[in-house]
Amino acid sequence: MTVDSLERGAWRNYHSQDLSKPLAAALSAFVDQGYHGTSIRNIASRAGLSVPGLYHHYPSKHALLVGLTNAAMSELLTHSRQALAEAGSSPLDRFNAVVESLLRFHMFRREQAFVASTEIRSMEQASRAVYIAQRDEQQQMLDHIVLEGVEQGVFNTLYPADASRAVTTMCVAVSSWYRADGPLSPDELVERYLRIAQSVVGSKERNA
Amino acid sequence: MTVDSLERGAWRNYHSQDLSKPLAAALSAFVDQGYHGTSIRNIASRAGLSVPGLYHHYPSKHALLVGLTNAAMSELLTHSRQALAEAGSSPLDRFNAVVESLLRFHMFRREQAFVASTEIRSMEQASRAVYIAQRDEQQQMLDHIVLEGVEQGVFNTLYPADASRAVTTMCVAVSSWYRADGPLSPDELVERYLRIAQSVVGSKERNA
Amino acid sequence: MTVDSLERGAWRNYHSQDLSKPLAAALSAFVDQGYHGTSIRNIASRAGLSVPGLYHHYPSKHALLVGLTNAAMSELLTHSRQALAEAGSSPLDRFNAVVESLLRFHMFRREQAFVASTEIRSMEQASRAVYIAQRDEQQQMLDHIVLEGVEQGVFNTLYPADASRAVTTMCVAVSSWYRADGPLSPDELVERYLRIAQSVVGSKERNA
Amino acid sequence: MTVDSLERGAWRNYHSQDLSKPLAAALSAFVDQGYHGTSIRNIASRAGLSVPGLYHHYPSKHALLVGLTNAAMSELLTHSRQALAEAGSSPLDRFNAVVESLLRFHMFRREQAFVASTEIRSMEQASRAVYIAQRDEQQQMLDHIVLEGVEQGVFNTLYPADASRAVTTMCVAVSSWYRADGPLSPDELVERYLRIAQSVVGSKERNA
DNA sequence: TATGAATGAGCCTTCATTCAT
DNA sequence: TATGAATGAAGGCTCATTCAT
Repeated sequence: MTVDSLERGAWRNYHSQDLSKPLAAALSAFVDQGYHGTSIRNIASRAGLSVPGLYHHYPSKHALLVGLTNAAMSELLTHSRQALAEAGSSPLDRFNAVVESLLRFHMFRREQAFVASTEIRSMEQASRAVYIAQRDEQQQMLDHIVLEGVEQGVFNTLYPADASRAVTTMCVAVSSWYRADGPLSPDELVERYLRIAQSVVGSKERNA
Repeated sequence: MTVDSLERGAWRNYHSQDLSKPLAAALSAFVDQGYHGTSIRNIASRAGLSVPGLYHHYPSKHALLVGLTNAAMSELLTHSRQALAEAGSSPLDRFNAVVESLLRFHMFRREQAFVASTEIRSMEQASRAVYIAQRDEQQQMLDHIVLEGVEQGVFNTLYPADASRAVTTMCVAVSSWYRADGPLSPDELVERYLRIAQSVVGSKERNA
Repeated sequence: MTVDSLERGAWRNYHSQDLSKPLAAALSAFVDQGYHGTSIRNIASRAGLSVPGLYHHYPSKHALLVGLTNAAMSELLTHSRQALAEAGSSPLDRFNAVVESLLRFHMFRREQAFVASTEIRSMEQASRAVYIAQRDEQQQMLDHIVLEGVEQGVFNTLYPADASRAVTTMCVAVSSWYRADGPLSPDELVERYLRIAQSVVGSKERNA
Repeated sequence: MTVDSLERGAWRNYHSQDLSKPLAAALSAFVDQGYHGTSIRNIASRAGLSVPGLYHHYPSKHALLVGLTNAAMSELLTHSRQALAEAGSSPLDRFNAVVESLLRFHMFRREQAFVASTEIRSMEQASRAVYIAQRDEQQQMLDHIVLEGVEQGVFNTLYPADASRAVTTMCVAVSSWYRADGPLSPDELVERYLRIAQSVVGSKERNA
């Protein structure tokens, strides 16, 4: 899981779900019915377990939600940090790296991303705080780069914070409509959205 | 409620909530806890009613959700149509009108907008279909204008549909972070986001 | 309603229901769904009244049940007493009179008879006592005649009480299967069942 | 449960109730208060269970009613078929066998019989259909025998179907008044009612 | 581990009834 | 009389969770 152990460009790949059976079951249930709309029995049945069998692995329904969102946010941050580490030093390169990372995460982990953002309110204080901190770290990563770009004169926008947030929300929203079996391949989507994101921050150059 | 009866620019105004007590109670409860996380007892208590008292006005919890989302979407569409009706004939004017309408709705009706988009999955087939149809109509309103702009050469983007969706999702996301008591006045936000939206579709001119 | 006011043979006739709207509504509802299975709202709606409108006429759901059973039992006893008063003095004539009265009541007032016998347990102590007393009076009317017949040697049975009860239950059961639009006219049914009843008590003569 | 496995005359015995705790609780509650007058909480408490404990065994209140009536009707039919199988070939022997079986069932299973016949209207279509089919089979068993007897000249009645139904209803009614601790032993009641039943069908011979 | 059985608390909804208008 | 609005209590049922086996 550490950054160094990964080969170059690995942050672009999301191997096909390594979730445990209970987590995978909870994920699909939460997507379909929401946290409060899902019963522990439903999760157990999706996981092919008895109810006490499920409790053997996770101590509560809440723990499943936390497990899910933690795994998702760690993955996002790990990938984003690696993308940044491997990017060139110019603000545009760094901007592209983070935006692409955001986009790929919300395409390949759309369900986790959706559940995490939808069910923050269902999380207990402590876990919610952790989640929000991670989300903010991700946002600030982009904020800094945009500011940098504006200072260096390669980006041009009067309101860098607003532009940065607009870019983020656009990327996050991808998880609400993107389908792997739809007309757009991941690479195509990345190309189109990078262009759009660059225009939002008023990038002088426009290439991915 | 008809378009003609409203004075010029009325679509910019959202009078302070005219929701019935039960609807207002349901709204705040759903925002805080989600549809499935909210009990009918909680709604009744927020509304200052007994449980059967609440049922006297609305036949079910689901009816409250439907009442809420229907009211919201009707309001959005009414305002958007009026904005369009009063706008100039140029694609930019029309684009600005619809985007501003979207923004104001998601600032002034942020809770309804949030609940509607979050709880689609909690709605029964029939009501969900109605909601989705209204949402699609709103999206297509913008799609057509962007296409028009590109054809007339006043917008410049290779992927008009993607750009249009990116703009919409940006505006919709406003409901997830905007606060009336925050640093940005509605007019300021409109100005900034119009600029951003125009850059997304590659508008040659850039004034609101 | 007094016996004397009726013309000869009037006990054979049951004029078409003189129930008040609320009572008629309660009757059909109780037949369909039982007392506890019927809501006061359902009765009001069948009666074409609002709920408080219904309460204006009857103070409670229970009062409707009592009104129904009282009316039924009074009618049965009145008719049976008149039948007896008009009958000849021989045990067979008297037996025939009471049995025919029972049969006609359970054909023409089958719903009331059904509800009364089905919902005794749903009645409060006091009303139940009244009902049971009336039912017992009716049973004893027949018991005495059968005993009399046995003593006079015109009936022949070792167990007069059992025979009498068997006859009564047979007649009562008519209310559970007889249909006015079925293949048997009231007169036909009376003829057939009188024959059967006479055989149960071992009557020497066998004519109606 | 198969006919062959039982020793001769076993159809006369009804071992003391083998109902599960929930079923026994439901039975006594339905007898006392009727189906709709009985709450699931009341059944649970009679069964010495918590409400969810009860639901662990039966999925609904309705399932308890169905379980009860199915068990009763199966028992009745099994016993009646065996009685018939062991009876002599003469119509009178066969008539006596079925009537005695009916009588014993309605004495020893009076509560089930009572609930089944009282709560047909509380059963859902499907279960009701099953019940009615079983009830009809039992009735037809007797109808055929009576017809046979009339054809062979050992019974004498102008209306065999009416006589058969009268006999059945008499026997069924036993469940509404018979008490195990009353003055009549089962054998005595059987003897008396067989005599009565035979007189209803005009049997020439009169011994059990 | 896995399971059958259990439960206190709570769910949405409906009950019979009342009362101001 | 009739109605709209209201309510305490109770309805059937399901919840997350536990525990003996």
